Amino acid sequence: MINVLIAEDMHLVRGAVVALLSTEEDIEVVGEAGHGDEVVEACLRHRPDVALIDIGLPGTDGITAAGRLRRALPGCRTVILTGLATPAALRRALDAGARGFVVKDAPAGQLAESVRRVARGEQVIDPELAVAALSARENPLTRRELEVLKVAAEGAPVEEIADRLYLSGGTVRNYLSRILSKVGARTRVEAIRIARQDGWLWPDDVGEVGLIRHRSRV
Amino acid sequence: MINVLIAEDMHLVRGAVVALLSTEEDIEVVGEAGHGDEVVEACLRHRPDVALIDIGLPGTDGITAAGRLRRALPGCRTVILTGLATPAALRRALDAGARGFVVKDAPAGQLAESVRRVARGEQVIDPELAVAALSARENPLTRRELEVLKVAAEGAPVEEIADRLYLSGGTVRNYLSRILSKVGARTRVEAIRIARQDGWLWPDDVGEVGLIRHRSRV
DNA sequence: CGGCTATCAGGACATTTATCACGCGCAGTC
DNA sequence: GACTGCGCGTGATAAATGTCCTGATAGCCG
Repeated sequence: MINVLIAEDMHLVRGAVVALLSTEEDIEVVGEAGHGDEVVEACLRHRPDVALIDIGLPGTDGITAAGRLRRALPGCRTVILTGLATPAALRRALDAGARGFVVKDAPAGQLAESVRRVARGEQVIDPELAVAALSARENPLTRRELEVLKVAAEGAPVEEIADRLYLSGGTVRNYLSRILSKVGARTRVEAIRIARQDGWLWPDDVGEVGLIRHRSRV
Repeated sequence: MINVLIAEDMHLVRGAVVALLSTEEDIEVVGEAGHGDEVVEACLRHRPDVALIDIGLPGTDGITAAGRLRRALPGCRTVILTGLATPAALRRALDAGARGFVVKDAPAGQLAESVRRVARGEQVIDPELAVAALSARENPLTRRELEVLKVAAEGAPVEEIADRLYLSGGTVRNYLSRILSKVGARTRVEAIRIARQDGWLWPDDVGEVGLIRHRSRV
């Protein structure tokens, strides 16, 4: 029997995935988490063989959570679940020690099979994505450039970016100029679009404000 | 027995939702669709009582598909499923004739209940979302302004926007200026962010072109 | 050590954006 | 018929943005 923990923020999807895996004889869902910060704690409590972690968890994102889980509970293998599969995300997932990377667009039956294989110690990666990851260009941006772009992506004008990152306006302009030429964009918004599309820019806090996030506070 | 058709592009989620609903005694999943263009056809073939349609289908988006379905098969009731719930999306869904609007973040058990209620002829709307929709500000942008913003969101500079929409550069600049003041943004990227966040600018055709609206003149 | 890159900064300059004023035509609507 | 909102346009002006160049420090690697 393989014990599985599922970390996915959208209740409906989580419940559905639980229902899906519950139809398998050899898999049992022993725990759930709906927030990135709960993952490690939940795994320590339920001791699953495999943790299925959505990449877009609120709070600590799924990949960061996977990294922490690996350090806290090395025996627990993790599979990253993602809706939008970019080579950059795959790379980050593998770097964080994930053993599996499953795209939500994969055939439903594949999930259980992936869980089994990861539980057996194998590594499971969507072959198409693996190929794409090889031919994809690396993120050409430095850490600092990414920080600048991230703030710019929130809509801040140069001076505000400078203030928030403790830089001078000139420096920010230089960074932005370099970013544009590196990613091959003609415009700031194009640069942001490209970076997002290629998975370089983490929607860390992009939609953060998001009006309606159902949660039991109130 | 309630016959349900599920339209959701991500196979894994679709399979999971099927599994979830299959555990209900009185509900049977009679058909599936993974693309917006297949929805009407699939419903004509399987004649479900309720169609569960994801908002973000590829091809024809879920809401448009719901509208077409309503015209093609008025007896079939539709429930819109969405991950990110904005008042604007709710409004569009209701305008398209949807009878239910379920957020993927809702408790898993609620889906079956929503399906039952819609099948019974009731209308099902997340109460929190309904409240939010009342207090949310209307989209202040005109259709044309939205078109301009949509092209701008792809990263095109003013002149390209003008070319693609058959406008003069000056007009585009005026539009963008008005857009900024209407949405209360300091920057073009901020305006885009706000519009996306409030659901006014949906990624209809994010990568696609979809331009050309001929005017009577020219 | 010398070469390389990342980070940071300032200045000069061209271009693009954003704002504002003003105009015209058309479709509703009161 | 006057009023209003929308679409579309021009032109002027100010501000922000993007480019290019120079220069500094610090760390890493062969």
